[in-house]
Amino acid sequence: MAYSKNDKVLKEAASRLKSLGIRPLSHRVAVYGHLMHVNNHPSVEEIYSELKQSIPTLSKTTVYNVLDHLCEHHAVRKIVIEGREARYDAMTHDHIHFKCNTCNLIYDIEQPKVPQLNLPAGYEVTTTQVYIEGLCPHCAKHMH
Amino acid sequence: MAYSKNDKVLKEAASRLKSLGIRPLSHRVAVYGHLMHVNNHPSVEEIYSELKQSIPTLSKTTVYNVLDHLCEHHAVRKIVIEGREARYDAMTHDHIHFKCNTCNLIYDIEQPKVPQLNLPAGYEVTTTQVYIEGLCPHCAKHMH
DNA sequence: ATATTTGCAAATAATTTGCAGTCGA
DNA sequence: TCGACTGCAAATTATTTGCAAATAT
Repeated sequence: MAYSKNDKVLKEAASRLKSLGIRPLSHRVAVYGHLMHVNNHPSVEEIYSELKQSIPTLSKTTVYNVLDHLCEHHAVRKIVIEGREARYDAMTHDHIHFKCNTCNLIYDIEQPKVPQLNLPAGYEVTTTQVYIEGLCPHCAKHMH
Repeated sequence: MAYSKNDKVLKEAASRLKSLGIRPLSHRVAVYGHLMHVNNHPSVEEIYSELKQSIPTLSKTTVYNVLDHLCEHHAVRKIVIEGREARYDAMTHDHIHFKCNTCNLIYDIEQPKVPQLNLPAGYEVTTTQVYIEGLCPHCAKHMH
């Protein structure tokens, strides 16, 4: 999971950051590239200990700083549905989050799409998040 | 906001707890009654300092214990969309949460209803939460 | 040159835990 | 009586802050 400097992922990450108007500093590129690359929803701790291996000087404060910055500029999304620690998601597109109450994994659901809801007059919607809890197919199967 | 022992709210709370199979101990009734009564989404701290006035022996640990218990038995819902502190909601019915990014208030939206989503085969849904961010009518008006 | 970013250590804040005493059936 | 509940104090955990050094343009 350690990337070489020339990794495609990092180049792609840098270029996306640029197009979002975010200066592609090395730590930002590393964090953002990591989020783009993994499919789970890592916590600060997970991001930190993963990247620490390839960037030994990295501090956790910097991970917090970078994530805050990326959040403010809408490059990543913070999801804090439950539990104590925030999780982060490279916001490539809207999708539903599903948490299995048995295995505790969080799944990304691409279909159906996050619905467009008609709020009462006057409300202006920026983002819509849908969070579903239940039983995932794998755990449901094991119930029998 | 301090209730007398014979308050309707407390009787109603006790009876709802019973029907949910939860023993209506006094602290539970107090916390649950409070959540049913207020329309905002109080944090542990807010619940604690509010109830402390009428129940001077109350400890914050107990508020945590009671809320955990009520959550497990689906009498209340924990919402931790962002920020560090969890907020709690008496789960009388499903509704959408809307957070205004300007005034930071969280609104309950009753209409439209939380949609029923058809997940891929095998997923079993227990609860669906919808969280929308944007601009509330009041703040939108002040933008001009 | 100047504003931004980094990273350590310390501070803060929310929550959890250990445990002894109390309460309810 | 027995298991569930309470509440204090201490521990833990995630996050924030202060500040000095390093970096980017």
